[in-house]
Amino acid sequence: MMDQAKMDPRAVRTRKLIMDSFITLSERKEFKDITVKDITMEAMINRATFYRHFEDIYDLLEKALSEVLLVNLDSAAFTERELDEQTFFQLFEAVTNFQQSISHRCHSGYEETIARIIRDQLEVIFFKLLTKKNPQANADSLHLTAVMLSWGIYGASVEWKRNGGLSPETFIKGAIPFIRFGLEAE
Amino acid sequence: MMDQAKMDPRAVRTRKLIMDSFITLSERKEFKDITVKDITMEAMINRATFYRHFEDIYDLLEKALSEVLLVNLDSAAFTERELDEQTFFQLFEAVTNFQQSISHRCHSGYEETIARIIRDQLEVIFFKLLTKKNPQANADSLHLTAVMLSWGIYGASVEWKRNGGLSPETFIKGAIPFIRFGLEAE
DNA sequence: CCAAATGTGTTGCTTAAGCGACAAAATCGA
DNA sequence: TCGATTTTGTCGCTTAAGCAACACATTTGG
Repeated sequence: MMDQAKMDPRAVRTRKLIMDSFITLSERKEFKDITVKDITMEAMINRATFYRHFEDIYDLLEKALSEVLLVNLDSAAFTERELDEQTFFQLFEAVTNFQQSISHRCHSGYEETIARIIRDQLEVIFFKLLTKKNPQANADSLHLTAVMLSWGIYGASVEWKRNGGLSPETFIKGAIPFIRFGLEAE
Repeated sequence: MMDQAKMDPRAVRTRKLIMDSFITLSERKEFKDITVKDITMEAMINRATFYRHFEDIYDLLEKALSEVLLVNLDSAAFTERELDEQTFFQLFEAVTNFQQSISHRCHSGYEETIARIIRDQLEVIFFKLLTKKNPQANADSLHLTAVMLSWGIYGASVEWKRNGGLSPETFIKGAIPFIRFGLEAE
């Protein structure tokens, strides 16, 4: 991201303080019990400052989780790749890793928010890869494809969580040929 | 210290950033090679901000070392005690610990600064303890006594560094009776 | 049930920190 | 040695963060 490029260093610092404090707190107690005051006290910043950076705690939840997911997904690295079998493997693995990492902290009741975050990030990546693969194709149809792929991958991760045992690799392996066949055909 | 009481939290934060960065840097390179820029970059603050907190790097050296020494001396704890044998032991040990801890980082050429810092801190502690022991005594003479004791303890630590082997306890043990005898006599 | 306590989001004003530019000093390298 | 960097310390101006107070929900526990 060129997010923090040309951002005021104070803002960068404060934002990080808030994010980190939130992550720390969410290891101790679950989301619904965390107040803005808790966060600002942990971060040792003023409560008013919190609202300069985030709409409210839900906004923070969203952005904090996005950031964590972003690290797992390492979007930049993925968009350098091709839309091949390897990439599917690793995207799926990144998602399951992420789900694992936040399943410790208790965000019960916010599954839908989390799901949307995951899908949003996946969608961006898929769209970039699709555009690279089919530069001349219609953007809207690529977008729609990306949306469907992101929902698909996410759905697979839900299914994976339900079936305890399998490793992410072996689990997703079954579906990949089908997906790719569809992709190749287009 | 009531230092950071009623201080602006931003200033507290920034001050700590600078101090920590300086400590970090002084583990990597020696004092004379550390520039203000190095510190402010490490601390990710603006160079101008440095000068809001410190006169110059020498001022920082002084205050940073004072702080480190303060932790070793734990002034508050010592001033709760009596001016007895135990206290002399432990003050001497604190000083030698401090000398050890900064001997890794290379502050060559600043021994005199460091020495003064140590003596200043010792002097404050001795003065408090002396005042507690002799509440009715003349303040000036207590001050002078504190000065002499602080120089004495520091001198002893220099001597101790020269003679490699002995433990601080056994080393100082020889002198304590004499010091105490003088104190008791007064 | 309702009062007291706690949490939310916003505001106007104050202040610490960021920025760029500057002259002057120190350091370096050829 | 001398010119070129680099470092130092300072300046005026801009902006992010602190603060206290506010009205308005929400808990909470007696």
